Amino acid sequence: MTAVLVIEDDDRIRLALLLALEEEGYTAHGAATAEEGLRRQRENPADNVLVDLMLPGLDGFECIRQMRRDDDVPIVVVSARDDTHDIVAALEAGADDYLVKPVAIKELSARLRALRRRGRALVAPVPAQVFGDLEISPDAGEVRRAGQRVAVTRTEFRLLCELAEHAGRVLSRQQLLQRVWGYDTGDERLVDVHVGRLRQKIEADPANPRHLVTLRGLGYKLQR
Amino acid sequence: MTAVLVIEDDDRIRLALLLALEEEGYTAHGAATAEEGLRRQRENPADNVLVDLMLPGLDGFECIRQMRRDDDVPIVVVSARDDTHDIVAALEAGADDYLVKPVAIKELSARLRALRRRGRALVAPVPAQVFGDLEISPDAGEVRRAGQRVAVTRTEFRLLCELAEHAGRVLSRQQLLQRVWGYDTGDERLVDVHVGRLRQKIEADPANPRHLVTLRGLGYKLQR
DNA sequence: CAGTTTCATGACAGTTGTGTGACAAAACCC
DNA sequence: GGGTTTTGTCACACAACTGTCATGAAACTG
Repeated sequence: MTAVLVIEDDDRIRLALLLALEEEGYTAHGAATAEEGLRRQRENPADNVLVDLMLPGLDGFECIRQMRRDDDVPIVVVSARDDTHDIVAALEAGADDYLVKPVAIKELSARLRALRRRGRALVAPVPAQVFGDLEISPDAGEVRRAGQRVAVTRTEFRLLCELAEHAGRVLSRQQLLQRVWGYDTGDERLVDVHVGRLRQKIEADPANPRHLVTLRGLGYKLQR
Repeated sequence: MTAVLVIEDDDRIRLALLLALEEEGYTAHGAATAEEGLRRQRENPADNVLVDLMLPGLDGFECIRQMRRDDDVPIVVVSARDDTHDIVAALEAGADDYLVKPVAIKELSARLRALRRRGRALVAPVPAQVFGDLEISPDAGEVRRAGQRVAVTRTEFRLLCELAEHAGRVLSRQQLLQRVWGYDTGDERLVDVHVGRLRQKIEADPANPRHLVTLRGLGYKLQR
């Protein structure tokens, strides 16, 4: 069952969307403010999020940015404004699609389906991975070395998870920038720096890494 | 550099899109028919595909379906018709987004970026190739001889992969220069040097190579 | 068998790739 | 709002790699 969270302050529109979505076979929940939406999504993550741009308090753009910080859920903007500037800004903020009200429920449903189809390839359920004395639990957000909990930052964690998900496989700096940072383009040295910092934390001897190894000219990989 | 393929039969619109995309920093190519588009994408895959729905011959829907059979590239429909039924059908066929003409180039660019951010799955894993006691796994960026890991440089690795990909067939120095170095012209001796270095690493007796053999006057080949 | 072409290899200098510490801006947390 | 953590940029140093060249060996050719 696919769960959708609708963040929209107008009660009538929110209820109409919720009803229509349930009609289409989704489980739908609503939130009237960005803050409530963020909290709900943190506590009980939905598979898709619909968000209005005009919200009281925290606006839609900010809501998207904050949610994107630690959630990769597909976000669709549903706004009354059909304005290129808004569309671009929303997508820049991290939204995946932008629909103009009033929305045809069939179209919305088809777009949600398209987003999930594309998203699925990425999301590989990884319960917990073990690399020798290194242990990574993506769900718990924890990294352990020799049973001891290691504090890593969010970026380091995402980088590590990305490498772990494709364990044994080389990932180029470009691929990592794309998948961890979402950059299309950017300074590849950024990856080096974060790999370096990660090594300080997870390798017994950071100068001679056993797990997070460099393949000169190719990229990095995580091995057992 | 991000490459975009535009499949659109109207010359004026196609050219306008191509120009606008290049202005935005993309490399853009055009195709006037679905058939030409499919061929181009097969031979020289772009990172994004834009397709019109009204095409002579094979229509856009069919074009999308066929492309989806063996390509996961993000596909965006650019159509004159703003009709829920068309939108749903296009997304069902495998498109990832649907824009109504006339499109704002900034919006198009932002949507392409959002699609790429969502990311493509890594290409399917390539199984390791085995040549007797020699083992090459492109994914892991590793070469093994008799189970033992051998350190090879990037150029050597590419050269080896290229030879492995056409195992048993002779590749001329020109072909290797072209495929490994991307040189159209250059000193063929360069290949000799790298083949020599590679032999030192992967052959039990480098003076009498068993796998990476010379075919005098023709080139080199990799055999089992 | 002498001459010619083709190939292997060692040395070397210039280039490139990577690790790292310092630093400033941004985000975060009371 | 002030202090702390995290993030991204930069510059430098060092190690690894690349391409060129010279030399000699090996394989063809007539």
